[in-house]
Amino acid sequence: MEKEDNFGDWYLDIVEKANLSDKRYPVKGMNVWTPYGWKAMSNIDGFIRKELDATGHDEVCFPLMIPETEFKKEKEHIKGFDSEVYWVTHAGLNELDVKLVLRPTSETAMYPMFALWVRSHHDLPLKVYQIVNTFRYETKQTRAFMRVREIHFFESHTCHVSEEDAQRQIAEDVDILSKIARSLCLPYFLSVRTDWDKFPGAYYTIGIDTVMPNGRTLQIGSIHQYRTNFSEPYEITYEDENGEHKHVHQTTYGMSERLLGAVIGMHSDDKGLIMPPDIAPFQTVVIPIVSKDNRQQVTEAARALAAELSVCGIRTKLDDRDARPGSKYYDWEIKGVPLRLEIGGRDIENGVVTFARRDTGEKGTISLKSVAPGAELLLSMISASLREKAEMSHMSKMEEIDSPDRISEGKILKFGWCGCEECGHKFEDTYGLKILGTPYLPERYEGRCMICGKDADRTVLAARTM
RNA sequence: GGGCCUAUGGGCUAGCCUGGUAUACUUGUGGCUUUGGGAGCCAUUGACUCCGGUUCGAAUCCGGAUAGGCCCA
Repeated sequence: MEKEDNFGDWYLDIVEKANLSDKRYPVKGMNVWTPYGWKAMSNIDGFIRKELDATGHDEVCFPLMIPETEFKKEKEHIKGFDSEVYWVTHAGLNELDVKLVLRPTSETAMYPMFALWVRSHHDLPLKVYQIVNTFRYETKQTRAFMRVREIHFFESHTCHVSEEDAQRQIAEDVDILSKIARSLCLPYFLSVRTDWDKFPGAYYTIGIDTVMPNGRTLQIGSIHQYRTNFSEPYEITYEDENGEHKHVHQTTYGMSERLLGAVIGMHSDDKGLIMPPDIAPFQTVVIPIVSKDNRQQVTEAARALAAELSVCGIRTKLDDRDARPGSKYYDWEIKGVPLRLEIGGRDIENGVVTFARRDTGEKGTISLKSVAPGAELLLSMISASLREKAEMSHMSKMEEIDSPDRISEGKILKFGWCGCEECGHKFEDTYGLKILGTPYLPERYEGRCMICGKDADRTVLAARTM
């Protein structure tokens, strides 16, 4: 299966061959995380935890089920999610008086509790997050990690004394994103979603999108400014220094297993996955090359090598199966292990190990004496090279245009827009592209709306989406 | 929401029209041999989605259920 020709089929093919997820579970859109896939996801979660803990967020875990009465408190929110939630209507043989919804996201689970937790300005800011599964009844075609009905999801929720403080939180979120994306070697861009496309209940939404090699964008996360839209119906108030009671200002930040889908789609090739070293379940695989005469010597050397790498903090797999080396090479190439180390009689004689890079195929040797630093260096070179390659692919897909005649397939387009909803819908319907929003960092623009020709003071981004 | 299609070992698949012993490859298991890019030989486990109907006899024909896929709104 070839990535260039048929991205969709290629993606499904390598996800299956690398055994990241088992889609044979008999509920559509609910796949089983296999050990290998779950390790990769857990490593991504690890980066999220690290960055959030470092910025003063506390991890929590709220119940999965939300009573209908709480779920329906914020009107826009319920309108946005009504058609895609799962309901629990029975418990045992009894019909429930108050139906329960499986969280599609946790605002309505958390905010009644926030109302109890927050009393004084001393309690603010409140910054919590959780990494849990959420449920959305997707009607479009499902696809492992990219569109599923049970979603492995990260969400942070914050409460602040003022809109300014909430804005500072959003700036912090953007900064956290840049660090996580660096580990994943994943380029992205931010746009402020249009009013008709923002999160139900939000004051505004920042979409985080990345571009797949087929030129379609994939939303990998979002950041929302709620102002007091939720704190009003949920009555989350605090008493300020002057004894006045005020509503808190809130933000949320969410990302999901799509991060893994994006990483796979971005870096992998026709031979299989290429895991960025930071999230690879195994960063190196050690393959002993034994022969009849030196079996014991080589096996011991391989074991010692793997142990040394592990001690030095490199996630290492020793593949000592009784199989031919070539077949092991193919196996680990499919699974995307970034660095392969071979050790055989020849290497031992020369005091080296032979390495092969998964990303470039380059082969060489490292001295056995400094094998851990040597492997570290190669891993960081692999990260840098993946990052650079992805960045270039990303850049090459950005295009600024001034007329619909210039629309080309597989590009992220930027053009002048008057800002009205009518023009937005007209554009989407005519060209089958989605308006992603205005660039997050405001740009000075003086020109005309590409759709209606009126004066425009902003640009907008549009693309085909996955 | 409307329509179309599919369901056979772990995976992929032949057989279905024209009813009678279910095919190949792959994987798995055991053994011998082998190991610097998918080794070979021998032995072996393993399947007709479910319920009902027609029939002497159903993977095959008919009806329904379930699950999955595709197209249109």
